[in-house]
Amino acid sequence: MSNINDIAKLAGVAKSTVSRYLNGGSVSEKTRLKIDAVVKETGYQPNQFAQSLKRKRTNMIGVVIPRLNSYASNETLIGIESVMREINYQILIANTNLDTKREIEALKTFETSKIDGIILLATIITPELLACIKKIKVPVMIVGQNHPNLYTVIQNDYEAAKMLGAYFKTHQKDNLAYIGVSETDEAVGVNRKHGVIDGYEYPLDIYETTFSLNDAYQLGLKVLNEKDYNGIICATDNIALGILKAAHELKINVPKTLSIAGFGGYETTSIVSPQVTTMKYDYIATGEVAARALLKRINDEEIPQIHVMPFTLEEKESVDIIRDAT
Amino acid sequence: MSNINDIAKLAGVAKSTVSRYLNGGSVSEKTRLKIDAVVKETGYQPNQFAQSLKRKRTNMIGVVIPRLNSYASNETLIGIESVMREINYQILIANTNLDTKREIEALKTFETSKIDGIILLATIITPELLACIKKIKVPVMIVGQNHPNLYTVIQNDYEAAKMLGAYFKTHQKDNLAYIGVSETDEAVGVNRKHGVIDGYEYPLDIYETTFSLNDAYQLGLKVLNEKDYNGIICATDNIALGILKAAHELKINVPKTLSIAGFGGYETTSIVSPQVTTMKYDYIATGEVAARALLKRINDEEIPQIHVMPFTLEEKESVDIIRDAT
DNA sequence: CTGTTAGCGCCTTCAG
DNA sequence: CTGAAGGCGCTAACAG
Repeated sequence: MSNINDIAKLAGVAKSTVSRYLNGGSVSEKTRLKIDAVVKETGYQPNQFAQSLKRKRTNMIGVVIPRLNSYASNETLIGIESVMREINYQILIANTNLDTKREIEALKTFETSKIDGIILLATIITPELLACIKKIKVPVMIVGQNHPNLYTVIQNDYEAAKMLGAYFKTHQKDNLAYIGVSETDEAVGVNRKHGVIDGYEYPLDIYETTFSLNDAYQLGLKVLNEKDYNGIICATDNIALGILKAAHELKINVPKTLSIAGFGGYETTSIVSPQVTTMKYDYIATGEVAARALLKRINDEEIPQIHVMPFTLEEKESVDIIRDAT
Repeated sequence: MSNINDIAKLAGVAKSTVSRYLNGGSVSEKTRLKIDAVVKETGYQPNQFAQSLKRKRTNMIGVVIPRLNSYASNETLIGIESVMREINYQILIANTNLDTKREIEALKTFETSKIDGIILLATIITPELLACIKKIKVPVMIVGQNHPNLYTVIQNDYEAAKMLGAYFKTHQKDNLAYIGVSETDEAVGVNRKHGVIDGYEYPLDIYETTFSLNDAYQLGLKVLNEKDYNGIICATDNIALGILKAAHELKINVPKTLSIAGFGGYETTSIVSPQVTTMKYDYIATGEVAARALLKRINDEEIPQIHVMPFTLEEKESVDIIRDAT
């Protein structure tokens, strides 16, 4: 664990010269080579904390994640990581386990860690969260939810949903149900529902459940027993899987008698079946976009307040891709 | 962004007194209250980098992960996170994307970040990796692979596999195949295979594939076309899913005519079907154990060199749990 | 191009 | 119990 002084002495120069050598300042060829040799010999690495202390820049960002075992979160994280790796940024992670309090805690902890920026994979933007984000001096990017006062990267939920609604209409599904989630979730609960309604245009039945596959399954058993739908659009792939499971149990032929669709493009959906149509979001790209936007904000560059990501429709007929689930 | 000096001045004391206040040194009731007030007012938070610079301790650990979108990795990470959160440790993450070079890079980066310890979710322990681990001064815990010269937390692969082999024998599967992976992977490639062989005791056919669901699927189509097995044990749940998919395609009744088993306890397995028997590992607990062990090593406490995690057999008949896949 | 000199914000002796 | 002084390892003026 040698420090800059050791190197300076061994190379017979002043430590400021070593510092310049390290940071691309002007150093003569001779001394450069001398220092080169010493650095290689000792395997010297500058102490990041001393650096950060001076520079007021840590080359670290924090990512706060609602659930570590979520497909969307994972993919987003992969995108973030790939961008950050290129420029030698480190990533700190905080898992909130869907707990709003922990979300705020995490933000504060990150602030005291003096990281350069934060990416928050959002679920619900509570007033407290908003206040906290405003209060801390660190730039924050929000992923997955929109808000007028924040910088965000979001999925085009409304348009995607509208397209899906229109798709079901085109395919003569004249008896449609939509299974959504609570409106406290702006993106998933509100935008997707309204999109489907507007795209489908005809009246349709609307149910509400949670993000849990099991809850969706229970609801599916009940609903499918009572009514003969020929199409069900679900707010998430996870819900779609629950409904699919219920349909199987009730010996309903999917997709022949009943078409099921979801949102997300989860791997599971395509493994389980080519039976579920899905609005596929590119979460990796989402992460990349968020990361690059954050970097710009860290460098005080202007960025648009909202980034809207594109989507693709993965029809049930065309799905025969198999991807890994490990 | 006030510093210790500001606080000291505002409270009318010396900064060393504030330091003591922060670190639980002896401070009189009077001055304690004074400082308390100022700290609350200013929202002062000590600068972690200045602290780390002095203390030679960063309260951060690094986790290097082969794949961010892997069930096992995610769960392990959750376990690690939960332990570290309790004691206010921060987690740095490096994703290697299964690239051995990046694994070593990550280790070095972590070292220069002066983190307190590293948890490495291992795939293959190459000589270079081993050399690197030995070289860096930071304590490293290896998860998932064993090695005589390292501190490890591993699954009981051999015994689990042996039990699974015995289980198939007991259930009169007299025509068994084992589909494994390359022996370069000690845990999955070697131990599971030998366990199955030893547990089953009778001769059985052995095939090799990769971790890819698609590869397993292709192999499944070929193998199941050629031979009539009534049992197939797969080295991972992912492979089992590929085989299951092939079996479905060939209209083979699972589990009636063909029993399929895997390892891991992936969520997908239980969603897809109650058809696949699986040796379930508790990855969250694994992460917790690794985290606690690392903390002990950071504090120079003695720990056993190997931690072996328990496993449970999840039989196809008893599986009716539904878990979430989001 | 190079060396000297101050800090960055904190902790830690050491006197008092 | 408290304050003064020195230093952790590095960077950034400033002279030379």
